[in-house]
Amino acid sequence: MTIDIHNKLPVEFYKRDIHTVAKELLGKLFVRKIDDNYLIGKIVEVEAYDGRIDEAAHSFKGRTKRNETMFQEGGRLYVYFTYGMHFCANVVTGQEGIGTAILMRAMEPIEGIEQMAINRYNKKNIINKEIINLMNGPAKICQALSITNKDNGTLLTSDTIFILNQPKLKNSQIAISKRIGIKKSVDLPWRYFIKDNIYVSKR
DNA sequence: CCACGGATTGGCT
DNA sequence: GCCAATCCGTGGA
Repeated sequence: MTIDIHNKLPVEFYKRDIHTVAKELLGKLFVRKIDDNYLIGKIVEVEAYDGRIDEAAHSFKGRTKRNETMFQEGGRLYVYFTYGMHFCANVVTGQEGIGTAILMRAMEPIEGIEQMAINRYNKKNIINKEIINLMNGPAKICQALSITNKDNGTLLTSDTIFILNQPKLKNSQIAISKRIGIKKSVDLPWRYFIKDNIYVSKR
């Protein structure tokens, strides 16, 4: 695949309302460049976290060292560590000081599948079931794409991590549900995913 | 200072 | 469906 740098989403894309950005992220291509290799996944499932009104958001209780990136201006990657072993990656949205970010929950592998397989299973030849299992969960994405706390705060307009624009999906292609795996603000319908996409984490 | 739980995952029943 | 793995920030004593 050839990467068209002019297709990279500009920082203005991220500085808008979190739910607008969340829905528009679906179908976009997330690019992770390591050395000269590209790992690319199509974003198929996301969740919005808004610390102003959302108790489940890391930013709900205000700025700390851990959630600092979430309060920065839209257009950065917020990476956090959880359960003693997993990283999860978010797209920060809105203006400086707000505390809104979008958790990327699942991607469809597009490019660099062999390297993703090595990162996830320590082998490069994998079967269909294992391809589906590469990035159908937030921590799986980070393992497949080698994203760690070192990448926290990276600008999404950088040379190594960015998102390529793609045609906007129709509303009829987008499903909405409650978020997964949280204990607070459980009823907010802030999970967005592509209907009938087999790479979504849970139906 | 210690106990607890987390925006998860994978293995086992 | 249940639960251990495994680190670290948070909250109570």
